[in-house]
Amino acid sequence: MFSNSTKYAIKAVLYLAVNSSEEKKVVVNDMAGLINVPKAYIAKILQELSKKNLISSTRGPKGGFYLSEDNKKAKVYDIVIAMDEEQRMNSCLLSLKKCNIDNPCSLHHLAYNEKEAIIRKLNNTSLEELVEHIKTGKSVFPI
Amino acid sequence: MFSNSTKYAIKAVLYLAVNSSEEKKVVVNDMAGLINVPKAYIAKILQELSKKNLISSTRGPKGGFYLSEDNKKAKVYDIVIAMDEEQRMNSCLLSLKKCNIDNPCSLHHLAYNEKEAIIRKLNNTSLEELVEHIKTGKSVFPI
DNA sequence: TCTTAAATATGATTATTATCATATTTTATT
DNA sequence: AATAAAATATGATAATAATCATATTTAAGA
Repeated sequence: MFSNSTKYAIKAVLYLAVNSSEEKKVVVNDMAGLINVPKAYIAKILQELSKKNLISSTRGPKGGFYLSEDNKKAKVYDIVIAMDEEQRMNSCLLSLKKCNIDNPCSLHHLAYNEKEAIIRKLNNTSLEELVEHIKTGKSVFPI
Repeated sequence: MFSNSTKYAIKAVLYLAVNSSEEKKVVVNDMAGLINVPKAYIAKILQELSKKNLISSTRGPKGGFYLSEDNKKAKVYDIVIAMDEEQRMNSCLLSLKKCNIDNPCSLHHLAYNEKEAIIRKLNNTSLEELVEHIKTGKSVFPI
């Protein structure tokens, strides 16, 4: 459903959400191993997220990546969109240009409501909330 | 959600379901234009589907592709699986090896039920039924 | 101010997916 | 039997996604 880049981005951001703060930055060299993603690859993704202000960073010694309080309020869907998955998530299962309830493709009624529901939930759930779930044992940090 | 190959396969099979029979075969040269998929590409996909007995064919003059009555009873999900999308459909959103309700990844509860519902419907809907929907105007043939 | 540890920018390589091309085999028709 | 029209088998090319590598910039601390 998601590309590797998007999965890695979500994992990385979640890792930061759980383990970082402005006082406790995380260095890409450490993170790669901890979330089990190739170092050079995750580095590139982190830079992308940073440029889009979804994560925070400072350079130089004692630098690293972290989530500001503001960053933690972002929704999961913000990360998905940042990684350019809007099309994949939102488009018709059979790539009909204008697929909607008035002009539904043959698979529309098999998936539309469910896909909408997923998007709605991704868009209603903040990183903070996911952290809460992890901390209370309702879900597991994905390695 | 689906790869291009899978989308094309579904479109092609649907086209045959609506427009072909053992007495009325369709030739790849015609079909390509009719469903708006590159000829050489759809040819390859049809051969794949044929080898897996999801569509029928005969060679030589007056030959072509068609769906037997049996072929028409296949489920949409059979086509999806034939195109090797099992992984993409069934795997965890974050690629957790063992993601389930007892060990749920952080996005599990945001998508699991919906994804299951889609798979269930794809697996409960036959090509015949989709044809019926098209013929009664409940859905539109996807070009 | 020099050194060093970090992110950033940029681009190269590899793998996968999508697309194209063509020689071979089968079969109906003449 | 010969011809021609179809699928089949196979492989080549192109585009995109995934992965790797490295030079540059920034900032802390000696």
